[in-house]
Amino acid sequence: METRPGNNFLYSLIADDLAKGRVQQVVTRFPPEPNGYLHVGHAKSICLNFGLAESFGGRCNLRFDDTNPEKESQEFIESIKEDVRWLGYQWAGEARFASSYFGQLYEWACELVREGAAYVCDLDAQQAREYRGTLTEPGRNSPFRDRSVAENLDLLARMKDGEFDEGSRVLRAKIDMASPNMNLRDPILYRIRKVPHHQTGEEWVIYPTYDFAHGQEDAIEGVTHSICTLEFEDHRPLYDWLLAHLPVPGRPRQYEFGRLNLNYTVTSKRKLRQLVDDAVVEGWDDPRMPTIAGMRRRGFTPASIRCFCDMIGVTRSDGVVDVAMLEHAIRDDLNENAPRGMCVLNPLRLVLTNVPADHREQLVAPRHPSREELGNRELTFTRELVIDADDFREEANKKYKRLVLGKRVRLRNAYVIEAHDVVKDATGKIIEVQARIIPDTVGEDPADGIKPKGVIQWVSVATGKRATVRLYNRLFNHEAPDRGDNAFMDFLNPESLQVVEDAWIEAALAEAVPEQGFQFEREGYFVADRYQHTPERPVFNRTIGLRDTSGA
RNA sequence: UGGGGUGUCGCCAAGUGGCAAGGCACCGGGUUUUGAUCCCGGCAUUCGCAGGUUCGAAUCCUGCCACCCCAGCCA
Repeated sequence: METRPGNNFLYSLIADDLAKGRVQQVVTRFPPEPNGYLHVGHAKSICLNFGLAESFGGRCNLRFDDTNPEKESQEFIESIKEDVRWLGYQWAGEARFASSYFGQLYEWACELVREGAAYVCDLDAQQAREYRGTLTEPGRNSPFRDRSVAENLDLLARMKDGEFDEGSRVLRAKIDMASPNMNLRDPILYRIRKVPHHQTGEEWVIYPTYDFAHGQEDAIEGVTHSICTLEFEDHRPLYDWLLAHLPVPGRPRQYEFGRLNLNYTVTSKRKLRQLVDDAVVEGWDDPRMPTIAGMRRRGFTPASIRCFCDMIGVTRSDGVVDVAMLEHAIRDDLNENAPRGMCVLNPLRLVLTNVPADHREQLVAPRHPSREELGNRELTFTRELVIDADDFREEANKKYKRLVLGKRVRLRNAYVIEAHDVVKDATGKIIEVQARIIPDTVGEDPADGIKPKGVIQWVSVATGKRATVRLYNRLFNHEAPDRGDNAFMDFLNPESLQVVEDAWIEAALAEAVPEQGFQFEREGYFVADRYQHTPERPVFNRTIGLRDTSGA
């Protein structure tokens, strides 16, 4: 699958910067906070940032924006690195950390104080909120706004030394409490947090805010195009203000694009975390999760995710992408590349009465219907088989293209058969179908000219294997589960997972390697579970069903 | 009733004054040993609305409307 360089407004803008000589080499960065697993929305940002750097022969850094130690952890750092690599991207040099710049950031904070552009404020959170004003009313100056440079320097140093309690003091930029842009009403630059940091340990008790860190980090790394989502647009004046007031080594520019919204999906770290914490799913990498790790386990491929990101485009409008596009991307990849196999999910015994009990016939079937280079596989044909219970009816109308009593059907890659009897149990349930094979119909139509109505999959009871197959459906049955605060928990799909413990699979499928994807013909695309699949106890996850235009 | 954004087919999205790309979805028809794939065809006289400028407007101007974001010591 080809992923062409996205032709979006950022691409054009960078091309223009290069053409006009405003930048020599493009440097972007993907800056996740390690406080959760990456999700499909991050994939869009990753494809954008790494893709843009790639397109222009530049580089893209991976930088952990770890300025809030309370919510972050090493586990998330590892998962993020793994996910980015899995998607097929390589960051420039080592991964960076905002925390490795804490020393420089602190120096710059002192610099701002010396310039008279920042001050230590003793208002508590509640008071600060009152002083900030509202959207329609200007704020009021903090009573601590006019402290001397010497006093501010002293107080800031003592904040750093741990002399003050959490929440008792903050460092703020001195900008404009009457600004219509709330971000300019003397924003907080540093706050006291007496918690150990996963990278710096006990070294710091004050931590820079996102606003004080981000632009400066970009400058330190030589980032030329700092790409973020729309909600940061109001922060850009502050981003620029800080860079203008500090002796930074670079002049990055911030650009914003619309974040990804997907229907039937929740993409907020907070909500995903709740699904994990409330054990609604089995973890961040549960195949129902829209996390990169979850999609991976579900059977999505890196190529399909990149293709999807390419398909949805990058703009400044905020829309909701139909999850059908994501489904199309993975079907498209797997249809082209996944080997075929046969699996019977809801087994019904089929006895071929004109086939001897000890009959063993090796049949050859292509691994892929249109890609000969993928070779063939062997199937063993025997007297007793299983077919799907849904593929047999005692009687049916013309629309039904499967096996009907007294009628013919083709067994995929094998013979045409004709059903002549059914066996039922005491309750009237069909427990066995008896049929005859029509001789000489492997690869041939029946000599009498009576063609079968359809084609169904089968597995030999003698050589087939049993498998656990997990059938996944969307996690939410509401188009916009994200609406409202916690409403999303009310829209959980009770049928998001159905486990079939004793499905039958053709023998070769048991030998699949974990994470290998297949098309189980007439059923859908499945992947050998990354962690649990073994040849002895095969486990497959359904990635996505086949498109079904039967109208039924 | 402050500020910042966005409005082109059901959804995503090209288009930047010259006569509305493409993808997804959907609907027809063909091929088919997967009701899959593939192929062919259909799918916006109209670009949030109303005025204006122009030979000509989705593109320029004016006004209006709708929706999103901002009042964390989160990012």
